[in-house]
Amino acid sequence: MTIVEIARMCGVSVQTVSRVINQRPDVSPETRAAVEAAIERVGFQPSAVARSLVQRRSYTLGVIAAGLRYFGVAQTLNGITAESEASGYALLLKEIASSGQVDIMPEIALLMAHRVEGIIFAAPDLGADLAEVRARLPRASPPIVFLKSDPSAAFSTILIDNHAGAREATRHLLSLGCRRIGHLAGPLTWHEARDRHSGWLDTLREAGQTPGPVQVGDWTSASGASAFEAMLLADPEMDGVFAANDQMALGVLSVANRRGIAVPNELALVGFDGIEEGAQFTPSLTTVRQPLRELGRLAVRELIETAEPGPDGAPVRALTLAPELVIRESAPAARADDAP
Amino acid sequence: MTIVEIARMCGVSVQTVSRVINQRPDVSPETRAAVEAAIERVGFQPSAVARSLVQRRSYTLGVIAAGLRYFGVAQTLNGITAESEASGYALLLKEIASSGQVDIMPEIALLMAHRVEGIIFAAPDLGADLAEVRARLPRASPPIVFLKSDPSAAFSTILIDNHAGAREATRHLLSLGCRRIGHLAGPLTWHEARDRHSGWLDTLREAGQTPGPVQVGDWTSASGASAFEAMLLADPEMDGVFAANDQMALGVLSVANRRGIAVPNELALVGFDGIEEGAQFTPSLTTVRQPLRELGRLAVRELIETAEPGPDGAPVRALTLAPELVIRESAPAARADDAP
DNA sequence: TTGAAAGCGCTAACAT
DNA sequence: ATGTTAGCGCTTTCAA
Repeated sequence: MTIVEIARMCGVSVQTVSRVINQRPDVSPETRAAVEAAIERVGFQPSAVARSLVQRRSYTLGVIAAGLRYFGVAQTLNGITAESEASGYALLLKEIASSGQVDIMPEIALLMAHRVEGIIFAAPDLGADLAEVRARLPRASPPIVFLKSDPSAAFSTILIDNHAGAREATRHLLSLGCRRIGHLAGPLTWHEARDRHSGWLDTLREAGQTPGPVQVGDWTSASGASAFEAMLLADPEMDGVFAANDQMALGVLSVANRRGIAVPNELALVGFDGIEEGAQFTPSLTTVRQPLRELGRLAVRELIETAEPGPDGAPVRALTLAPELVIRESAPAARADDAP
Repeated sequence: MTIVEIARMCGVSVQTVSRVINQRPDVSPETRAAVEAAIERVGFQPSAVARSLVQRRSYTLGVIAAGLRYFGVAQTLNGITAESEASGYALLLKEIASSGQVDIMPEIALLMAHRVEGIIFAAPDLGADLAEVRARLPRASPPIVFLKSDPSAAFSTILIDNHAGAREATRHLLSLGCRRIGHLAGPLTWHEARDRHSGWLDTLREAGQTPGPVQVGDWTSASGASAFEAMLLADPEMDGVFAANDQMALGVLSVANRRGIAVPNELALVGFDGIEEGAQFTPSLTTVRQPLRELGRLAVRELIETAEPGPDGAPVRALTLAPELVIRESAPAARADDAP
C-alpha cells in the first residue's frame, strides 16, 4: 500500500495525496476529505523511511546508554523518551556494556547509518576512553551530547554538579557535629565517583578536619555493605559516612542495623541519587537528589535545537544542573540528642 | 557522501561498490581493496534508510514500554537490547504513560511508519484495554509480542507465571507455620497483580486457612508502608505477609522496624521481583525472582523468527517462564525459634 | 567479474 | 487547487 495506490483510488495525483498527508493548506476540502477517507479505509501509513530518504531528515535521535538496570540511567532515559515524544522525534536505542573498554565506534556507526539527527551519550564517563572517543569520531557525525561528562569545546555536555552535591552532603554531616567522616566511593574510573570523592575531601580540608576512611564500592548495595565493614575496621571512631550512591548507603544501613550501630546517633549517613525507596529505609535515608529526568529532557532539547537551529544557531553548550539535599532520618536537620 | 561518489573515486560502477559493502563474493580482490580503502578514507556510512526502502526490510524492532523507571521494565529492556544487538537489529523505543487509558494506536502507527519488523509490547496489561488494542490493530501491522499478558490465538505472548510464583511464596509462609497471612497487592488493574493475588488466595484456601487482610498499593515502597499499617489495623494477629513486589515489601519492613515488630519471628515476609537491593534490607528479603532479562531476550527471538521464518514458519506461541523463590532472612527456611 | 537500467515510496520544484 | 518531473541512496534485475 503506497501513496500511488491511494492516488489511484481517489483519481488524483500522488502529489495531492502527499499534500493531504502533510497537512498542506492548498487542497480543496472535498479532495482532502476524499483522500483522508481512502487513507483511513485501507489503513495506509506513509513510509517514514521513504520520507527520510527524500527529505534527508529522519526525525530520529540515537541514544547510547549503559547500565539500564540502574536507577540513574533508567530515570534519565525516562526523561529522554518524554521529551522526544513531545517533540515528535523517534528514538533509536543502543545499550553497551557498562564496564570495560568497550569500543563504541560500531554503535555510532550504526546510528549514523540510520541517519539519526543527534546522539545522546548516556554511558558513564570512564575518562581517557571518552577523550579518545571524541577524538576518533567520524567527521560527518551528527551532534552529540555527552551526559555527565567533562565539558569540551567541541561537544555539548550536560552534567550534574557532583562536586557541589558532595560538598552539601559533607557540610550537612559537619553541621551535625560529625568529627570523623568517611566516604564510600564509587569506582574511581567514573567521573561521578571522582567528583563526589573530591567534593567530600575538599569540604573536610576546608573545615580543617582529618578525612575519615575511604573505601571503593561498585555501586551495588552488597559492595556498600562490605566496604563499610572495612571502613569500620579502619576507623572505629567514625561517626559519619557519605556514600556515593543510595544503593551503597543501603549496604551501610544493613551492616549498621545488624551490628547495633545507631543511625543517626552514633553514625550519620548521607547517600546520593535520590531513589524513591530511600524514604522507606530503616532509618530513612538522607541523600542528594539528582535531577535525572531533567538531564534527559535537556539532552533532547539540546539536540533538537541543533537539528532545527533557531535564530542563534546551534551553540555548543556546557550545562550544569544542581542536585538537591533531601534531609531524612539518617542525617536529620538536628541530632535527636541535640534536641531540647 | 554516497555510494556514487565512492564509485567515482574508484573508477568503478555503483553496483561494484554495493557489492563490496554487502560482502558479496563476486568482486576481484584488488577492486574490493580499492573500494574498501576509499570507504575507509572518507568515512563513508551506507544509508540504512535507502537500504530499508529498496529492500523493504528495516532490520528494526519497535518496543512500547511503560514505567522505565521501574526495576522490572528496565530489566526487561536490558534483555531486549542485548538480544537485538546480538541479532543485528536496531531498536526503536516508545515509552507510554504507565497508567490511565492511554491510546497506544498512535505509537503503533509511528512504529509502523518506520516499517519496524516486529513490536514488543512491554507495558502493563490493564485487561480490557489490551483486548481492545488487539481488536483495533491495523490489519497490516507487523508481528507483535505481548509481554506479561493473557495468551491469545492471534498474538504471541510471553509471560511469567505469577500465579505459580505467588503460590510458592504463600506455601513457604505456610511451611513456616504462619496462621494468618495477609497480602499486599499491586493495583488490581494489572494482570500481574491479579495473578499474584489469586495465587495467594488459592493456596490459602487449599490449605484450609482463612485469608488474612488484603490491601492494595501502587507498587511504591511508600504505598507499601501505608498499606501495611492498614493491614495491621485490620488484623493485629497477622503473622505473615506476601507482598506483590519488593518495593512494597520494603515499606512493610520499614513500618515493622519502626514498630518493633520482629521479622521474621513475629511476622514473616516474602516479596516479589528479586531486586538486587533486597539482600541488604534489614532483614534481608525473601522474594520471588522473575526471569526478566530472559523475558526480553525471548521476545526479540520470537519476533526475529517471525521476520525470518525458519523451516517451521512463524508460529504464534504462548511461552511461560517460571519464577524462582529466593530464601533470605525475612522468611527463612526455618524460623529461628524452630531451630535446635 | 563488472556495469546499466529500473525502481523502492516519497517530496521538492516547478509547472498549469 | 492540482499535476508532472526529477531524484533521494541504495539494491535488484538483467546483460555483457
